[in-house]
Amino acid sequence: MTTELARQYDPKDVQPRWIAFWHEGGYFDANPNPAKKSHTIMIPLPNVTGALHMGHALNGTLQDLITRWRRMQGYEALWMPGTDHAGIATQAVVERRMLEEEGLTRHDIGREALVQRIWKWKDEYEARILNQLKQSGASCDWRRTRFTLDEVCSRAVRHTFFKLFKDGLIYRGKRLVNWDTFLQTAVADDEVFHETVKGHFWTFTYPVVGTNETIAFSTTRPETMLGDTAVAVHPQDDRYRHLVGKLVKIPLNGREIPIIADALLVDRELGTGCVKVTPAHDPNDYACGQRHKMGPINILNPDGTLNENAGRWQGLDRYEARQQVVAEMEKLGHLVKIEDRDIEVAHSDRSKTPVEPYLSDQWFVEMETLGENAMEVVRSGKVKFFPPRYTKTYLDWLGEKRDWCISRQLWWGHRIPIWTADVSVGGVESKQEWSALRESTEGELRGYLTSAGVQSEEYFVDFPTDAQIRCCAGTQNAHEVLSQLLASKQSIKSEHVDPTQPLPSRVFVDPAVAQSHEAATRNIHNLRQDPDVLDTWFSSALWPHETLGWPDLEHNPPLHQTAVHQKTPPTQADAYGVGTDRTAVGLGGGGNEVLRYFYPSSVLITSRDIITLWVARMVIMGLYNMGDIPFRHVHVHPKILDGFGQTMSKSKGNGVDPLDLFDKYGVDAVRFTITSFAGENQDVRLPVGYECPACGELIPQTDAHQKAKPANGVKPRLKCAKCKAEPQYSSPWYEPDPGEPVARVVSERFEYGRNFCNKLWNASRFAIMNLANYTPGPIAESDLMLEDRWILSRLATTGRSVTSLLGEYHFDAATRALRDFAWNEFCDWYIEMLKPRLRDDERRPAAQRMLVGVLDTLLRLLSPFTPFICEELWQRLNEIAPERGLLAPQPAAAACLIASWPELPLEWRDNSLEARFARLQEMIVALRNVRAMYRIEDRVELSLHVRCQPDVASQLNDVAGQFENLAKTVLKAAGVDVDRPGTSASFSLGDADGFIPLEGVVDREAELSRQRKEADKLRGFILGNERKLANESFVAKAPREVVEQVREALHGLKKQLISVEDIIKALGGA
RNA sequence: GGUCGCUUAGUUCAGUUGGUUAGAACGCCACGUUGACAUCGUGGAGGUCACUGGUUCGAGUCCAGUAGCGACCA
Repeated sequence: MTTELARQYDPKDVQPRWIAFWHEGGYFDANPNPAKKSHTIMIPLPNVTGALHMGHALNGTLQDLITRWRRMQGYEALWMPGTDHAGIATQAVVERRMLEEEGLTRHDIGREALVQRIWKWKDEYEARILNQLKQSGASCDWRRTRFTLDEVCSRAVRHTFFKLFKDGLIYRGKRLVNWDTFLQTAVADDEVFHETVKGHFWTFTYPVVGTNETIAFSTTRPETMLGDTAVAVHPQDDRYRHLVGKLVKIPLNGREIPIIADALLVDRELGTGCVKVTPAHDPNDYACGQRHKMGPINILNPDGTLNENAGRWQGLDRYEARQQVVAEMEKLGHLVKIEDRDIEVAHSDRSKTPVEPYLSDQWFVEMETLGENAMEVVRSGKVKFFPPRYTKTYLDWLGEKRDWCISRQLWWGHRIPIWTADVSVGGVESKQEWSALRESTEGELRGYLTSAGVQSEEYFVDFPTDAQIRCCAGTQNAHEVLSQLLASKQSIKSEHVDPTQPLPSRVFVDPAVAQSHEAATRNIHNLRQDPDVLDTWFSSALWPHETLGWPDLEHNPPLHQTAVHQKTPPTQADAYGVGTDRTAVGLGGGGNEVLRYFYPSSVLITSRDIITLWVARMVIMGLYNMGDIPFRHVHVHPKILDGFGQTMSKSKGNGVDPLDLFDKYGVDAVRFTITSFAGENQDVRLPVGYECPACGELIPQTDAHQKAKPANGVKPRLKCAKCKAEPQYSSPWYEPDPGEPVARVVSERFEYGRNFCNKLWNASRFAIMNLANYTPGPIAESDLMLEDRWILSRLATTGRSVTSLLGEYHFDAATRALRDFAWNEFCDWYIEMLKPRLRDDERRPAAQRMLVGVLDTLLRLLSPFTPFICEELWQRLNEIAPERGLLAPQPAAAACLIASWPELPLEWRDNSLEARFARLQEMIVALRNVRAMYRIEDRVELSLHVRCQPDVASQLNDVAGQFENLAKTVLKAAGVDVDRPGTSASFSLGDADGFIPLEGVVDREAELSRQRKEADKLRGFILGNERKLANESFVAKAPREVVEQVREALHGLKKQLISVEDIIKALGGA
């Protein structure tokens, strides 16, 4: 006998129990299983930079929903969890904190120490993130959790880089970066802020070679004239058309450069309509240089002084040089004018100094073929976007085929596995000599690596220049041997190297190495590993296959051994040797079944801002490494904004913490609510408020709250309208005082989900209270009452529609369908109609079986949405009704999350029965309406007389009891001959007129006005339809069935109007 | 600058292939608490579907333009 349920649903009581139960049961684990189809979702790996926010909560909820749904449908459903190292963001956050708290920069502590600190940060946040996910009920296979810098992922990254390098798809090239001359590092675009500074706008002229003409242009950075490679005019500009193709001379250094026509760079309305082009020092000019095949001239040193290309200004700081250059141009008579101007200057967020566009060497992946392949699989529909409009974003971006810059000047990330050394020795001059030197160098390096146990397939050697040899390591083994070579060289550097010795003998004379490998290293010196790391997206691009163990095709990926209790023994994880790369050998028997079984994944669920950065790159790398797409579907869900349409963030103070919401409303409530947001729309507004710490009242957040800063040492406060408390609140602008109660940010919207859960809880509570002495058994056709057939019809419709809506990722509609069914149909009508039967000994058994059967199905349908409450209720039902079902009982599944997804018979659907039921509902509503209108208390019983056709009358008599039950009304008479009793309230439906005798209660005037209003409404409808039919074009051109529909509607409306007019007459109205 | 979207009730959003005078939730108003649920029930009020044109027998829905907002890419 089960205990009675609490009067209210208490999520905090329920959640921890089922989290533990699911984990211990191993229900989230997925293993290759030939008897089932696989379903795979790869989590869009959250950054370890910070904790999860609302966007993650929505993203995770949808993935969990789909995973749980597919699991119930019988798929072997894998949801792969993991986190991303997020290079720049994580390093920046750790560096910033270190600077704030200890006053240290990364240069103070060095590379190793910084990386150590970041690992510590990562461990902390990874644990926090995974815990947040677990709290949300995420049914990930936690044994498979990956991190982009772990051994498995690192190996995939190395292997991929190596493969691309060997295939000639990776090259070294120049690229303009934001250069911080103070810290001497490149900074990412998002680490740059713009500030307006007072500057000048200089106009100069250049003389046109071979003419008396000059051409005028303006600039804010005159020193860059030293790096000009052209001046550009608009091709349609008549002022300059005759000059295009001629040369101008830069007066400062006498260099002659061409006048070119470029419609993209030049705005002829602006200034003189002519611009100088400095490809090395301006992004637009750089693009122009590329278009016109001009090599850039770099005039800057990394520290912001001018280099040898600046001629006599070499060595000057750029600002000093600027003044001198202007003075020189003025002296030469080429300065036209100087204007004062406010200029937007990009500053580095890190040093607060102006950044310079700076040309630097970077690694690129060539996108021509890779991009084309990735476009093709989307064009052909192998990969599909939901909603489809995002296809265009993807194709447009890939269509640009811009090469992918994959190097980053950071310390946190996958180090680029390239070693370079110089091979130059004095006196080598001829091509033949270089070639011979290269050959012997290569031979020696190969010999060294071979003797150290590195196979030739594990590395790749090439010569970027005559004087350099480069080696790309494809395996951990090659990586280690090269590192040792590097280390051995360094360790003996000071002791054994004599810089006066000729080069060949200067290197690698460590006795230990020298003995066996002296020859091998003779020609190689200044060996260094590339200092840069790879773009974070390079490793996340491999996520869908690296997490499954690629490139190891012989062993399943290793599992974490932390899982408490496993359903099935771990696969061959233990045989996996960390640090040993295995080359792809093709998918054969045995081998990496996990990869073979779960790849490609089924759907990627993500947000739109990374369609280009991430989605496109996963397709590229999946095709390149696996020869197959990484996922079949891409679902792009909306983004959550605050009440003012702004993206939520901690720095704006409008971010809502999912854990706060879980705490306040319960996990299921939050899940259900955010799921109801997720349709095909691209944004959802979520107005937020502060929760008064004193009374719990919600204080809506205003713009002023978001922006309020402490003034005169006084921190801003809220004012609670209810309890008059004035609490401090969560804000980016101040830290609340210690001990002060703080108003946290929440959102009232989530009451939607909370109320729903409570409703479901109480409906189940009612059911369980009424299941005493329940006996399982088939429900006979003859036992099915109108309401039973109706609820089965509605249930079948709802279930099928939820299934198809989920298949199209219409989560909002699916949520609505379930809520409407559960609340408006199951609770409001079905349970109410069942109550008399549950009190009746004879009719109770069938009613109980129906009730528990419908509830069982409903719980299964809701389980992916609100897993905790469903599991709790399922287990309660298992105690009292372990065998149940529609229409024949079966043993219930041991847990709701693995119960089968309902596939409901089409035959249950019955439109004509639903129509009959709707008429009953209308009558009940009309009766309640009359009762409300005349303020008649429930305990006063009403009588009802219905004038209608005999078939309707007979149907009404069949359900007469429900008038009593639902409207406290006795059906006194029904039939064609029913007359309107004396003083009565009335209503008129399509095929029935109802009269309710109200002796002494009826207010004639009120009733008249009510009926007149009804008549007016009907006349409006009638007029609209008559107009349509009077329109010859409509009758002639509209489809026949539409015209027929209108005729029928008109007929019905007219009949109804006649009834109403009769009533009005009877009341003495005109 | 280019691309994609959005604009419907006080608020947040639905609205399938164009077809009665447009729906839901929350909020609001009135009434209601001895048995599933006040996180509730019953009833009600509330909209010139951003604007201007066009296509059509018929437009919230299709097309063009305008305004405002958002995102991504430059």
